Amino acid sequence: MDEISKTYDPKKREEKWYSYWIEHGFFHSEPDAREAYTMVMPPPNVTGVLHMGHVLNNTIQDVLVRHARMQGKNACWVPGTDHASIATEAKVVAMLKEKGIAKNDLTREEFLKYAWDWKEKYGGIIIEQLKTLGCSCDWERVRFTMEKDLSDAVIHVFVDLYKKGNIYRGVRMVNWDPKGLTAVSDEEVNYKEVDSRLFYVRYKIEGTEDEWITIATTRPETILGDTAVCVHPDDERYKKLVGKRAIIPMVNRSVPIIADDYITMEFGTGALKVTPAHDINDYNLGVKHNLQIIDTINPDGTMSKEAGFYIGEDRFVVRSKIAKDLEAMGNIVKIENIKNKVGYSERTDAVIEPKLSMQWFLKMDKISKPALDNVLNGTVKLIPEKYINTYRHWMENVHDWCISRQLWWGQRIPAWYCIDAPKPECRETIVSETDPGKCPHCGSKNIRQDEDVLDTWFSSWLWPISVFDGFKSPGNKDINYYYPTNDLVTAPEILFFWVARMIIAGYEYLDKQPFSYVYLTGTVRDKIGRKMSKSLGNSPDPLDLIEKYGADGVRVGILLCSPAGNDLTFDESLCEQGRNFANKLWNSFRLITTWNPSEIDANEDALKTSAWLQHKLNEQIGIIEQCYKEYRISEALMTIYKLVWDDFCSEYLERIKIACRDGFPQKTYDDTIQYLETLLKLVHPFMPFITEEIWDSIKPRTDKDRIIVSSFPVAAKYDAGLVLQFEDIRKSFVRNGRNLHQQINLPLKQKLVLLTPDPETVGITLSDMELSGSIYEAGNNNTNDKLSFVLKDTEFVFCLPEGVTLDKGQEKEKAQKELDYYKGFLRSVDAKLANQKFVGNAKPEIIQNEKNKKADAEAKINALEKQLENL
RNA sequence: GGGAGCUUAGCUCAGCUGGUUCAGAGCAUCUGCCUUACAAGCAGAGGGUCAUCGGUUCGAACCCGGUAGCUCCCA
Repeated sequence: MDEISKTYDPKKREEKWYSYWIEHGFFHSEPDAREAYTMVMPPPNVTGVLHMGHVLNNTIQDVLVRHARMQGKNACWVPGTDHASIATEAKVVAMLKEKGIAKNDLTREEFLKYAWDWKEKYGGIIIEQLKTLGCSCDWERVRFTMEKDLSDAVIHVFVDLYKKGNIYRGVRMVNWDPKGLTAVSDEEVNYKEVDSRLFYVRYKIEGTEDEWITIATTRPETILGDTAVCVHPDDERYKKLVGKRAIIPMVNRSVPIIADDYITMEFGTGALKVTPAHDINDYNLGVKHNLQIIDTINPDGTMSKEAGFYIGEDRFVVRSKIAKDLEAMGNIVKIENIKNKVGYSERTDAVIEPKLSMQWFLKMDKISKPALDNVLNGTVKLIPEKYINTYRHWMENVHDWCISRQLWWGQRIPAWYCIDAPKPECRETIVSETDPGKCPHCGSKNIRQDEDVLDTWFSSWLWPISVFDGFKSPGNKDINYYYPTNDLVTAPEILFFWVARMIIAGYEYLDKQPFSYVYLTGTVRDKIGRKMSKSLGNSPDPLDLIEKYGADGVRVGILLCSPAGNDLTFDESLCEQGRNFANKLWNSFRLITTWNPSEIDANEDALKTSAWLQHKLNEQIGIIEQCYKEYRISEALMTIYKLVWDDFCSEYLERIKIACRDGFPQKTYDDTIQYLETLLKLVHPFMPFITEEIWDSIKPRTDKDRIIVSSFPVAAKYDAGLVLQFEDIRKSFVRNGRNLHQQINLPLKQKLVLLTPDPETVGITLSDMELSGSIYEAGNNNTNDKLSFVLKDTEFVFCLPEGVTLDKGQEKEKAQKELDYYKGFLRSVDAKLANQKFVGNAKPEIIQNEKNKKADAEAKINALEKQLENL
């Protein structure tokens, strides 16, 4: 075998194996007789680049897929991207602006051409980056939410839901993004606490000379649209004013003073200015009290003609101006600094302007029912379960979904309006999957399609169905085989945007859940707890990390700290730990390659050590299986990590090295290779590259004999007693022996001589003796100072090498301390057993357990007392 | 304002149905080692009133209630 380097170098090997897997079609899936394991990737935005959140999310998915593939399932992981209307349109607009082109100068078609060009050029970046991470997606199945088939599905569903009466058009207060010039959904608004000024403004009571009512507002620019003043009906201060009218300053409009128990008497002055066009609560009051609605703000956030003043000026500029002007007029009573919450657009970060506009809505009450029921009854399981509460709360209070966006990049709403409308029925909206060409009522060709496009989530909620063409060709081979999918791995932030809606669509269209398990990952945060984000600049570039530590190292790094649903504090040192682990694995293999086995018999030591590892592996595989079942991925990883490092490397290999020093038996060699292969398989889902590399280096392999498709180890029966015997006796013997050396400051190379018992009689082997720094010579009756330790009920007595003496007082003290501990332990056990209430109430196993403890402690005390006597 | 969750070692977290003198892991720290696979390593060690107060119980990190702090969701 060629010289193998001392440290593992991932770079070239990762590229090599990734192309190898692709070339040999290991990631590709076609329906067959095997059980399917399916997962759809949460499609990243086409505008996105790989960040730590993607690394976490996709590593978990890859672990699950690779594990399933090794279990012999037909694993299919469908990748893809999402067209991200607002984000992409914003990018394209910005790009055009740099070229000196304004969006409004282009036709819709021209703009879309630029957008598609942009998508072709940049839209695949993130998907390519996932390859360096080792993701075993089926790249022949990559989909895009705006490609033809998927868009057709969106249009089909829209028309279908419209015909079912679930989609309607109406004027509603929406969250308007004045920068993006579109409505955004409630979920896309981020509320932030900001410093604001609360203006106290007095309005004159109509028909009086000097009687006033003072309102408090953070948004004085909306005063121009006020159409009422509202107070609480129980508020003694204002009772006499209810029913009178107040004069809005500047515009000098007379508005009613109304009473409603919606008002919080304690806030501000207890009197609220009501602006139905620009505040959702005011709007509701307006509807209830039948108030006039005056829209004073343009879509771009400037004041409209209806405002009467400051026309065309920005709302924030006007806020300061009007305050000054009101002050000059003597209407400002005072100004306070307060903190309040303001909504910002998730996409453009503009302050959201509540605005009345004509939008399309999906009725959610009925359609969402099965999606709630099937999460509550466990058909769809959320991991961790704590999210069920959040989910239920949202689903029980679900609002109708505003699905229209005032953008061009997206699926255009398939609705047409007859412009001339000579007949009354021509005013009906024409909703159709194909362009109707003319008005069905009057035959006029002068019809116009709705300008808006559909919310991106209205595409992605169909994703688990549409990627298998479940709408285009219902009942096709793929959809029948792969749907319902198994697991979905995503972030809790989009539980409602996306997960809930996919479940809704799944039940609406296939009457089945889209997936059985939803694994919700945490948010990746930096050391001081901030969410890692590009804008904060606190996120390392995953590609740099991969370059530095290898994809295997980064995968381990991110998973080491990521229990399901909990946020994780990421630190680069975790990747270092991952890299070190890869190196450890690499070196264990390197050691094995130095062995030259021959047909000799294995000695007792080698046989025993081998048997122990065999059983230990079976025990641990059982634990790992359980971790997978419960989606405790980081725990599975840690179990494997310790199994490799502590049990295989530190215990097994170290002992075998000693046991086989004088010749390497073929059997021991074969056993070792078999253990290594088992471990490599266990590690493979987490570290696909290095495991395939070592697997390949062990012996010549065919193209079918690759670890990626090897069979995942299955737990076999094991002898728990045998495992325990190793830990309690052999391991403890070594540890105690080493401790003795440390106590008397004796280097391990200087041997202690074991006098009693004969090690063979208690299962202590040659390697134990060596590792503990001791030797045994039958019949040695050396009279040097002695010292000892007790394991279970056996005292091991050693004598010191020539010229080394012992501090007996210290030894006695130590033994006495241990004895006191066990005596105390025994007392507490005895007290328990003497307690009638305990004996009466506790389960029999627990009582038996206490009795065992008692026996163990008594044996130990006996041995310790003997030890003290000898001293 | 309404709801959910969290608080265990310096850090990140386990601790599932209360039952070993039960407080655990990894990392970090400290001490000693270049021992022929690995210093990206080996061998050891220290470190915690389980946020806090009270209750239930033979027995509480675990169950119940109050308090404080943090996080998230909804409005």
